[in-house]
Amino acid sequence: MTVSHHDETGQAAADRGWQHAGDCRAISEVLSRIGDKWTVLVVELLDGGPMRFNELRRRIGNISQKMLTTTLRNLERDGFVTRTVFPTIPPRVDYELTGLGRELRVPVKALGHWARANIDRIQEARERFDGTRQG
Amino acid sequence: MTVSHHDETGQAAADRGWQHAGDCRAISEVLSRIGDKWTVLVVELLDGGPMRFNELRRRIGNISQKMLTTTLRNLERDGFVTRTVFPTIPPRVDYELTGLGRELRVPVKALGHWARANIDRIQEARERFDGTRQG
DNA sequence: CCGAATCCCCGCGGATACTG
DNA sequence: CAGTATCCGCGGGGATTCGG
Repeated sequence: MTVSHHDETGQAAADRGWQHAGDCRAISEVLSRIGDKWTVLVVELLDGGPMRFNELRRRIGNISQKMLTTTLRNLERDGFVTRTVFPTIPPRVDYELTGLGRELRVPVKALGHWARANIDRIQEARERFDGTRQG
Repeated sequence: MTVSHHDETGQAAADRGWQHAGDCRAISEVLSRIGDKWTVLVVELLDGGPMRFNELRRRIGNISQKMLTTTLRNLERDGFVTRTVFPTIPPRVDYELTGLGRELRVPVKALGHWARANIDRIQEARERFDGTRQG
């Protein structure tokens, strides 16, 4: 985890309605965990059912083996996917979403829906900003 | 935006229930936008009402001026906060959440709540993983 | 087929110094 | 007080090579 903010005193906390330090930490942690380049995409793909390594790779299309391996290891470590090895030749490895992984999709997709619903407003704000700044 | 995945053909899309490419893009975009180190923390702080630059700085405690400026500029550009300059001496600048900014907090906090509710399960999974891997 | 190991680039974010 | 400019380290992530 990268984000580390001060352990504040009860005094400082009382200063101005600031109870939710824990909320911020929780938000930052999950964000720093799934906010990387590939995690969400992999999770959404695995929602369709178990999938092999190279199938995932093909469907994503432009991911390196290294990053797919890393992404899957982290997801496995956190209990979001399971990794099943079939000791055949050539080997076969299936990845599948766990219950926890499927539950994670709910708030993540909610964020996505909000984004789709509001992308226009954001885009307008950007054009206003870029226009008035050096137009 | 960093994430750019393949423009897939309708054929590939039909292959296996894969309609939500747009969802993935939206999710990735918002995640890459607010998934940085400080954005969410600043937004949560501003929820308490308008705040001056150095007050934000103090309350966060360990952020550099550069990153606070950058974070606020990006938030302003996307229409999440307003920047109000009082041409006094010394100068005074207030930052305040817009309606859009306040709406953003809803799905973000939902994600945070999910994280708080499930951090134990994640922690257990991590210990299992780390334990069985080189215990 | 699945991955580990290595090398390398680049952008985020911190430290510091300077302006209006 | 608020902000810009510059320098720099670190880690994410890509390309390539090698192993089981």
